Amino acid sequence: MKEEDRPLSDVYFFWMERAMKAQRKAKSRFFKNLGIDLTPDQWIILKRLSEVEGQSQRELSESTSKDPASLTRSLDILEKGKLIVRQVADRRSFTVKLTAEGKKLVTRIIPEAVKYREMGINGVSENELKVFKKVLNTINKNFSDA
Amino acid sequence: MKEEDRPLSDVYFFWMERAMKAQRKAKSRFFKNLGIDLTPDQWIILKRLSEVEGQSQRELSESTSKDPASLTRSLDILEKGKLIVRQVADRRSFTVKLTAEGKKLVTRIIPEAVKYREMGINGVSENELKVFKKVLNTINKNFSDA
DNA sequence: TTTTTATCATTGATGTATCAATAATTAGTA
DNA sequence: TACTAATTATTGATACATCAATGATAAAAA
Repeated sequence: MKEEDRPLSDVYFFWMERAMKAQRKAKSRFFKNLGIDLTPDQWIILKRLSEVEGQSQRELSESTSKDPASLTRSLDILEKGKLIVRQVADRRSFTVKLTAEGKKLVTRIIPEAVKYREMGINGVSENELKVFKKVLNTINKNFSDA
Repeated sequence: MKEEDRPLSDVYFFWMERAMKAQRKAKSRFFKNLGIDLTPDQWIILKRLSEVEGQSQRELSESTSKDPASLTRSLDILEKGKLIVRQVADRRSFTVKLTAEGKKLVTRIIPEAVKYREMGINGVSENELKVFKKVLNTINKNFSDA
């Protein structure tokens, strides 16, 4: 890779930005069409909670790549919607769990989410996906160390 | 690709999400370290304006993949900072241009941005980058058509 | 055990994303 | 030409991202 200036349209950041936006937008519509009042970010949180029950907010923040501040606000919304609960762990931290209602919702969404995910990578080969993952991980590491 | 549920950590959305966040965070710090009061999103706009002088907000919105509403607000900030100007085109649209100060800033940033961009893909081969781009474009198209 | 340090969650401030609605104006049609 | 339809930019509402600062508490060190 030679170092030179490139137009926006030639820069990998921008390809990522564009794909992410298309993805998020489609996912929003997708939930709306299902009649589910949930944002893509809220879904990430619920999904993670369904994988590991009972995490502290800090753990949840790390495993979802969400800032603690953001997470606090999203959890407020989900708690108001009775999809999650915060249980006191020690006197400065909480354990977050799905409610029965939250679990039911996740169960309902998962098969749809799977179809949706497949749709996104339609036309991408197994090997390309592998390279894709590798590059994303490299980028992530390069910038995390920075 | 078989259709099955996967943990968050195994899903390509999430890899993208994580890499994007690391990238944006690093870029923020990068501007801060240079003593430049600019967000990554504002930089995208300035960069694009430096490539094509005099675009309507609609054109700029498309070429930067930014929602018109978002763009309006970002331009307000950039205009207040005297980095861009809005010139009346017809009676409902504007032509957006960099000011002299804006141009100077872009010129100053570009070489740094190039280095920074290279840093992000350090360790990624030319071919991997090509696959990366292809996959991102596929994802983008799959979701845009949705 | 007392003091210092680190951690956890929250809040405030600012910027961006998205959707919906609006005002003004231009373009297309009857 | 008069009318309808489409376009442009804006604003409002809600949610998320990020940084900085805070209060409370737990953990580590003296």
